[in-house]
Amino acid sequence: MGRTPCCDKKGLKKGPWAPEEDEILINYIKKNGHGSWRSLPRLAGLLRCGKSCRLRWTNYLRPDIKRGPFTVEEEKLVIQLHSILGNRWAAISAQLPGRTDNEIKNLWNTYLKKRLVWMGIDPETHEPFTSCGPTTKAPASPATRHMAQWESARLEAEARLSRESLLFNPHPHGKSSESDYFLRLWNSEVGESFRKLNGGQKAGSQGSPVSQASSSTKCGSVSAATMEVCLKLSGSSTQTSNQNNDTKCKTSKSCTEDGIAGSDSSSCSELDDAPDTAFQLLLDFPINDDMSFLENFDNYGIATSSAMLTEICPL
DNA sequence: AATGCTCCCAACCGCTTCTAA
DNA sequence: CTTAGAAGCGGTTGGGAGCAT
Repeated sequence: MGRTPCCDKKGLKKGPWAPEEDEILINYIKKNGHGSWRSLPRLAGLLRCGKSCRLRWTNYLRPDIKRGPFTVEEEKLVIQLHSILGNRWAAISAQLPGRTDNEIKNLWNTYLKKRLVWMGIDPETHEPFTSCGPTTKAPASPATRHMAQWESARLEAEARLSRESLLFNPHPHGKSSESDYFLRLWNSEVGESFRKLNGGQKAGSQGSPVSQASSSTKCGSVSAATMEVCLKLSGSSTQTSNQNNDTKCKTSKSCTEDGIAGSDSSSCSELDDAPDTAFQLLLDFPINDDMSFLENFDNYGIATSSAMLTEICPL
């Protein structure tokens, strides 16, 4: 099989794209679609490899890309999704319309990760650092036990929904991300009906994408409850009642207004008083074994969820 | 003004996954 | 079933901008 020598050809340009190149690429794709990326540069008259063209298009030139700083809501969502999906940036970006995986990856590596560390939370596990070090974990935390519950529920859901799953369009390239699939499934009417079907059961045993993640890559500690809240949020444009919600906060340098501290920001003294536990609550909501609190959120109303999220995570 | 340092982000690299023959 | 080609993905890097000294 081996790697194809896509960019090894001599005479192909590398490095930053010139505006003229962008224009050529945009015009070509507008006219013809990208078709085969490999043949695109030749057909469009670009001295680039197909891979480079694809990257440039998907990460920068695509018209539906939302430029500009991430909102607080988006940042929250990234953190939540990362706790579930790990470094699966494509799956995460699928939940943030207009954001690319590269952008989210950069945000995580340059800002969010540091912020979590700063708050005493291990960005890998999304659990608080312990005195024994960041990697020390309790052998069987409540969260872990919940994961097992979710996993069994997921298997049940998979069997139940296997037929309905065909309703979803396969991934363009057939490379359907499993997690993405579950996220979509969970957000769909199918997921809705599944939740209703299991309404009589303990909320904690409902199928959730979180369990899928646990089975695939890493076992995040985020609860299904918070996942649910965030997924609902992601599906709406509901604004939370954060006082400075409009404040765009991308880099640590611009985060002083709403009290979000950055890695190199020493001016966020307000956050010194901010309860880290509140943030932790967001990341690991069901601390006890009983998830019956979920039942309080009939239909998981957006307003309720937003209020709840704001309350537990006043970022 | 010059220099060094840090941060950000666009782009690249190489591996994995999927499809079609 | 096997294999080659193509695309997607995540990790990493390098250069530029901004800030501090």
